[in-house]
Amino acid sequence: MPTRAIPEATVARLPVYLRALLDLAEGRGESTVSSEELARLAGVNAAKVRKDFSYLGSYGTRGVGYDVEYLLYQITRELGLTQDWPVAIVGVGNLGRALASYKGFSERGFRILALFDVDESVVGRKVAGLDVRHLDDLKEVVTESGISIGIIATPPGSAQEVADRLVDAGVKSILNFAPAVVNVAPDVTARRVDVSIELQILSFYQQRTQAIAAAREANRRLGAGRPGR
Amino acid sequence: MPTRAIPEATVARLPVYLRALLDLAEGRGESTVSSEELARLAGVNAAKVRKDFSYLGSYGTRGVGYDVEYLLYQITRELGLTQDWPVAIVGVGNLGRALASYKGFSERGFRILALFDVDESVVGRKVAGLDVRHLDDLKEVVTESGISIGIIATPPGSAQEVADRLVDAGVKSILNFAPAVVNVAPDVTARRVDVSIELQILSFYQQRTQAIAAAREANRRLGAGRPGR
DNA sequence: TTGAGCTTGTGATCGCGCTCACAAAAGGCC
DNA sequence: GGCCTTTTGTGAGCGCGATCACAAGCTCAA
Repeated sequence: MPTRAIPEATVARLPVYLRALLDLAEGRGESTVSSEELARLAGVNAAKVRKDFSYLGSYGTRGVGYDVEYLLYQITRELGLTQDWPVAIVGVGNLGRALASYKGFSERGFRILALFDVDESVVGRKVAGLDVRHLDDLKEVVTESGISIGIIATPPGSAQEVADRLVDAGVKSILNFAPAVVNVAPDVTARRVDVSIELQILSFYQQRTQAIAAAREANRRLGAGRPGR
Repeated sequence: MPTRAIPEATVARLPVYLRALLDLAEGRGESTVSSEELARLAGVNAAKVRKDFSYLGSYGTRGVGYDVEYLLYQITRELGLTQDWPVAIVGVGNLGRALASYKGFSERGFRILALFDVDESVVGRKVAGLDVRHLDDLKEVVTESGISIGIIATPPGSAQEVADRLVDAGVKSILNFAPAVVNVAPDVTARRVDVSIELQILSFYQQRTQAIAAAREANRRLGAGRPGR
């Protein structure tokens, strides 16, 4: 089967190119774009852009560049965004509510169709125009709404159980916002978005540069104290 | 200068180990943990755990494992989490508010000290116990509060300008939630959290498995129609 | 039609990160 | 004390991803 394999790293960049191309398409009359310009807009280098596109096929014209509309269509198709995806959010706390009312999803074809929680004080309420259902109804609702993507926005302690229930209900794609590791079967794709981890990574690099600056300062003072420079 | 270089990939996993170790430390009396068990908790394999820790130093005991408390301290120190980090959030929309009231930050030593926006209808209001300041006050507030980490939670169109202002104010670490690429000077670390991109990546893999299933189905039907199997 | 000027597409190379496999070391048991 | 079990620490090998550099191919002008 000739499903030419697209490297993971490339897949992760396609949405970035997609956004840059959408900006270009509505921004100006220019109907073609060079790898150089697209690279600048996407924050990568031109060689990477060309190599990435070469995995999709030969969609450019030498000496000219890439046709914006055509490339847009190809990336959209490759990412599976020609169809809408039905999404469920589990956990209607602060974060769950913010996600449920985020406009950006529907613009990109992700339809939030169902919200779940276990807290009796929110089950039955309306949030962002949707009835909050009890987690026990998950399988039923997922099946009848054909939901294919599940978002976990629960406290960390419940994340694994929710993931298990989503998988049991047939969901094959999970986006996990809970600060916890969730293990899923190999035929399920789970990705993690963890804000605290991102901050801790920033902390590492910030601390390192501060430590280097402090060492240099200490060095300078030592050097100044030494006679004869 | 013997700042032994810790690979980026390892740095990104340290927070995951940290969380697993915190769970272990409060969960049970066992004061030691093997790379095998920690690997399971962190969702990676044991060899990677050991190699990662080897960059920090030789903190384990052969035949026994790693001392949980000691390892916790070493990772905390390495990540620069022995101190608190003052954080500012720019953009007090849905997401900005959810982030401002997220408890997980303070638990991990990230103190949200200031909120900024340009919308006159929120500037001056209190959100999560903090006065929302005007973006024009950014430099002043950042300087006097010693803020070192900036979070961008604005619409995409403003992201680059906000990033520029943060950098101008002296911020060296930026976490960008806006669906836009921001370019910063090489001495500034900028990381991106983009929910739509994550969903689009999920879409790619989901679509691919669906396409494969469809192809197999079509194949099956063709095969059934062919005489003699 | 030919040549100049761009820009793509891609083989080649390099480096990083992951995995493997095993020697080294520690503890416990007889 | 010596042997057996367990688990770490790490050298070696490998594969993926990034970058480089250039031939191929397109447009335009004369």
